[in-house]
Amino acid sequence: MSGTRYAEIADDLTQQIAAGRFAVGSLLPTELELSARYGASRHTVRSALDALQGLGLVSRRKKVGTRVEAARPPDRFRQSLTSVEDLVQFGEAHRRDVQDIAEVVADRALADELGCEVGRRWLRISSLRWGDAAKPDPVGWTDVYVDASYADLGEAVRASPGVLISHLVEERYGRRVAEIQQDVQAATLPEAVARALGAEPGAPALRIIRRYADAARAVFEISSTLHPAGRFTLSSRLKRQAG
Amino acid sequence: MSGTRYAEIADDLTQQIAAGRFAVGSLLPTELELSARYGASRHTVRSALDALQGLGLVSRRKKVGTRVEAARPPDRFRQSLTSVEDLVQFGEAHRRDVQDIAEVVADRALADELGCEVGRRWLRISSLRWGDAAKPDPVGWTDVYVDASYADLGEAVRASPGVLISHLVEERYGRRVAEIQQDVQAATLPEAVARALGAEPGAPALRIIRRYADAARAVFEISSTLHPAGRFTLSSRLKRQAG
DNA sequence: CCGCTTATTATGTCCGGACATATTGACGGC
DNA sequence: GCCGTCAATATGTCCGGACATAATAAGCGG
Repeated sequence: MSGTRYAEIADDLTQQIAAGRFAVGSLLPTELELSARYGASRHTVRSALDALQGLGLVSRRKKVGTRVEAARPPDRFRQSLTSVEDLVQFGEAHRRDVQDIAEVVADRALADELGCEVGRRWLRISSLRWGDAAKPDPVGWTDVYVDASYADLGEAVRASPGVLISHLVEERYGRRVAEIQQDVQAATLPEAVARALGAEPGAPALRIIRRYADAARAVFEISSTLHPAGRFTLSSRLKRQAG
Repeated sequence: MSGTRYAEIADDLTQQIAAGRFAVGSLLPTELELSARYGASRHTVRSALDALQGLGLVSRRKKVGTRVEAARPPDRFRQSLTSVEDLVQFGEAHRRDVQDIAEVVADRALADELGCEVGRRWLRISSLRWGDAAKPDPVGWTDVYVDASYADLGEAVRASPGVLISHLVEERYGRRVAEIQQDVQAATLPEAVARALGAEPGAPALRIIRRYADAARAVFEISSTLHPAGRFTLSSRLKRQAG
């Protein structure tokens, strides 16, 4: 049970919505009504509704009121498209061909890209990823960054081209992936990567950054993958959560 | 730029932090000092700091103060999409600015892009999408294709810039989204789109194709969005599904 | 100098008020 | 019945005040 009034009100409303007390698509009582009902100031009610809005449960418009948009908070566990297990299958289907293993220190640009502190030390493992054997060109280039103290990981990675690096980290260092934050952006291919991929320097590419975190939310691996345009599609399926 | 005091203060602080006026790791002036400095109430200053905290620029602790954690926001238009409901909020946050409404017949190229039959008739609604009003450039360009028989949808779309088109389709024609198939690829900006976006023709872009299907899996809407590099990040979170 | 206690400080919670803004509904006129 | 105008309504912005809480700094004693 939360200690603040607004969190208690938010929890109560969340439970009532989940229980169907307020149907999806319907309006909640107004702020003033909730204020009277809970014996709290309008300010406190607004803080509670801010929280519900942040959870995606409600939307709010002037004069209209606060509308229920979902019966439950988005269930992050329910991404039907891409999950950790999907990534395992991707790893098995796209063979890794290690090109370089080096210890690097994050300068400003790398820190920006990875979302880490300048000066952070990483072991970087650079690989080509191959897709269909019938295709002459690799599907992408991946730089994986793990803690510099995992210095002996390199040989294991070379020896297991079909196994996710995070899986190897788990086996050797006991860090288990609980969650991966994935960011997708448009980018261009740097010259060295383009050359390795048989593509033009500066050509358009999909950049996928993935941060691998354990159950304590500590990030222990970051990967940055570039797929040249035309060689890869990231597919996913979004489902409606409430009836 | 922005119409509200707290957004102006937040923008000003964001710029000062980015300019190095407050170093990463250092403390901002206290809420009371900022209140005096900007001639605003502490409440308004707190709203501004809430926004900075939401951007990941600052952290705040009692007695300690407000500490700068990053010099620049992560890509501002980071979008977390795991469900249809997330798309609803995206639609509300990114105003649509309709540029063109036309009836089109899919030639080979369009059929390939949309995954439909050559010759299929569509009503195409072309729009700019805007993010933060403080930014001079739109975040992306969207072409939405709906059945050509929905000819009167156009005016409703123009009149409701914050509402998803699929929601308008549901209201008017009773087709309800059950699932969205999303494909993400690297692409380049065609000349006309680049011009409208204030970008270079041929510049790298993220292309997101979404197919909106009802409960019977019938696709009733397809959208194709282009986001120029540097203006948008598509985020998602992958969870482990099994124990 | 070090450790402990207490006062001070900066953010967090919560109250209340007033006005602005967007939207809907009611009403009147044609 | 339809359209236009205006009033009412519900959220959004912003002011101010008071007290709570967490954390640091200051002061004192050994």
